[in-house]
Amino acid sequence: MSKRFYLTTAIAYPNGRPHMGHAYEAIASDAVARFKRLDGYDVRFLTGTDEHGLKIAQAARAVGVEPRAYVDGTVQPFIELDRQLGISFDRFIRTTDDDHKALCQALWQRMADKGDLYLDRYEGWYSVRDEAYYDESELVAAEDAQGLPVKLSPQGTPVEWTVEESWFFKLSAYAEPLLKLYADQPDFIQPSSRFNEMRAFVDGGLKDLSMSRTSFDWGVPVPGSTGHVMYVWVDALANYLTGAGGSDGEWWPADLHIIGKDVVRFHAIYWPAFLMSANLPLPKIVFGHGFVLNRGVKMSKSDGNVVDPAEMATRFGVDRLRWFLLREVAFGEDGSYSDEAIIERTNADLANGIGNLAQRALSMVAKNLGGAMPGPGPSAGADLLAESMQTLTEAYFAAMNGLQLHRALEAVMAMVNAANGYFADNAPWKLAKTDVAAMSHVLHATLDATRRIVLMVQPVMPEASQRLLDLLGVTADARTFRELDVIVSIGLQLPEPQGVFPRWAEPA
RNA sequence: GGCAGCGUAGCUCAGUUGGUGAGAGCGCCGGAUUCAUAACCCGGAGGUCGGCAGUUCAAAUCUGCCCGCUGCUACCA
Repeated sequence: MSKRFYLTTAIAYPNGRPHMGHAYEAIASDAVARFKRLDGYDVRFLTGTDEHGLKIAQAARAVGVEPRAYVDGTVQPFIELDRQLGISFDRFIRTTDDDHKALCQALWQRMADKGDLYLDRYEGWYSVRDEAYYDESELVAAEDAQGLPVKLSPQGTPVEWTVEESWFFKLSAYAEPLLKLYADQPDFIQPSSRFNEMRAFVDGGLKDLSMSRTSFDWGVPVPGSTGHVMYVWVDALANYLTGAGGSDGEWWPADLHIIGKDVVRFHAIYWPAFLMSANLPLPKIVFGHGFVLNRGVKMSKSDGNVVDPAEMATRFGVDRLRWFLLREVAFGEDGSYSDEAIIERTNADLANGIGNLAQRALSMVAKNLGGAMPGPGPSAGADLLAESMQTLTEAYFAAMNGLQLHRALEAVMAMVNAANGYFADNAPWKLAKTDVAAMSHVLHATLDATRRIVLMVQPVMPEASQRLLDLLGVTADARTFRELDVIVSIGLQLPEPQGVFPRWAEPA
């Protein structure tokens, strides 16, 4: 029985082009997926798009096409971005997929069978122009032509108190079970700051949830209830089940849902409540990551600071971008990016750090040993280096398993520093003139440390890692974490060394 | 308004249950070196640990108040 790991990203809403937030979430999730695969897990990695809902319908109507045709077009840039970024998803799910529709209806039926769904009236402030309900708190006060106070939607459109028939879910009945879940499983919601917020929210009592709409039809039809389509979040959250192979799918429950901090409530409250209602197992962990901001400022089209992640990846390179986002931003916290920050960070870590370490040792092997991989032997500080590598490797695994991605990379950089220090202390370039055997021992130890470092960096920089491992003589079948202690064959002819991480020089 | 959290070197941040002289990375300065991608290695510069007042033999670490910031939530309307 092999170890299994099922993780998901949130599904993106394709009513525009993908932005940096999508890239960030995809990259972080991909790093986790790749880490688990290298660690011997059988991994299922799901990502995709959330294609139903009013906004999509409106956007489609605005350009005069059917919703399905509209999303068939807008989904493409999301898939292309994932491909460009090297996202190793096993399935790109679209909520318009046939199996998903069937799954949603089956899930709905299970909740109905449980007696948790009932028909009632939904009342609220409705904007005809927006075709949307707004919460009281979202309304803004204004004055009409006569100077009388009126309420407007956040978009400034008129709203009126409206009553509509709707299916409701007995969310209120799940406050206690949810609190028990939180108490029993404190790491269900991460980071912990989000956990506290959700517990406080549930602690304050839960209202039943409107689960269907009759004002538009771009959604999954409610079984046996003509005119009703499911509330988009039912449809959206259920994608995780569809991607698992269905309600009884072999991959359910999910081990990890990676989502943005803005949708934590849906995943930490509604979703487990739905699943409890349907008598299905709950996901293990919901992780709400932060936002990456352009120079610390939220992107907006009006400010003209919207950055196209595809363009960014093309300019800097996928691996450089991936490294920056996962190393610089504390996973779970908000972060900031800029050209300067990306260049500085990657020059320091990749060019000066990992790349230079590999290059300085490899070039000595090429020049002094004819490119033949040297074998181990005694050298000053070798034990200390080995000890550091061991300790830091443990720190790396602990951090990765704890979703502290930035901490894991911090540990990796500490390994680079340790290896560079060891190398400098032993000055193999001097030994080359006095004691070639001693020199080769130093080169072996350095290259082996580099090999370990690159193995651990694979989840973050899959492409560059492969090239580096090629240069280090690590065969394709010796690149998982099980081979962490397997040294390269002594005497193996290494390829001509070449820089993998060139230093970024800003064009004048 | 309530709840929670934050405010530590130029920048990003670590700092278990209060106790050796307050730390890391980046940036900066100096030294050393030349294998390497002007990279690496060593050393240094030093910040009232947001402010004030307390508790204590002793507080960045506890208490109260104040200032600033963030998240969640509520309400006035």
